[in-house]
Amino acid sequence: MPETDQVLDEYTAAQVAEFFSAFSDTSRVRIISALKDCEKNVGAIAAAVNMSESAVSHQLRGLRQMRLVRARKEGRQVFYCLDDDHITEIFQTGIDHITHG
Amino acid sequence: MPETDQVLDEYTAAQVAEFFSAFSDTSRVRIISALKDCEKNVGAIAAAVNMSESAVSHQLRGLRQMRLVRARKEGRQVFYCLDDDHITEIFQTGIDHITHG
DNA sequence: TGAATATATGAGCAATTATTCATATATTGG
DNA sequence: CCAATATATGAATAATTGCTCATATATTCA
Repeated sequence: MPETDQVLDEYTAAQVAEFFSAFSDTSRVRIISALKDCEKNVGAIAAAVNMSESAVSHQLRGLRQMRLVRARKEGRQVFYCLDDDHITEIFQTGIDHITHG
Repeated sequence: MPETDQVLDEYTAAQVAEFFSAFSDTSRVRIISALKDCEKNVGAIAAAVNMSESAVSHQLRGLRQMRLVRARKEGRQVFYCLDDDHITEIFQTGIDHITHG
């Protein structure tokens, strides 16, 4: 059946925008890329992306709230990983769009 | 072969971030959704998303610069459409992520 | 040519955002 | 219990962004 020729309602559009905005900042993109293959704790992420642990922690909070990453506490460390394969896939699609045509 | 455990370099990360940022604003998401199935001129887009033509024009400039949309001039009207199927696909993936789990 | 229409653009402003710095909380080992 | 370590958080600030309003450009038609 043909789609109705209507724009996305405000509410859904806002949710979609919020979701994509997770990938819309250089620091967050690098944090996400650091988590692509394996989980890392905050210190390791900060070292990998060369940011302060505080800045990374702030960003991770946002990513957690958007359910892009999951946290696992182990002693005094917190290990983060991408929430699911869907996230990884969308992220990779963006990279592909940039790197290959 | 295994991926090197390295984060995306700043430059590429910035490009990826800029690309995703096209979809990171409610107004832009609605504009893009208005163009999903057919090209529209600026006035029609503005009417569809209920924004001023000026605001739409400003956003379209950004989307043009990021090559998310293409413009086709016809008389005094300018018709916009999404640049290619890849854009449509990525956008749809975001919508799917929100609407179905 | 001159009025009307469609779009684009620049300046200015309000809102949002990403960082830093200081401090708080939680966990471990001595 | 105390010091050390890992992470989180709040306030403040600087930078970015999206809009409006006024104006400019381009095109058509009378």
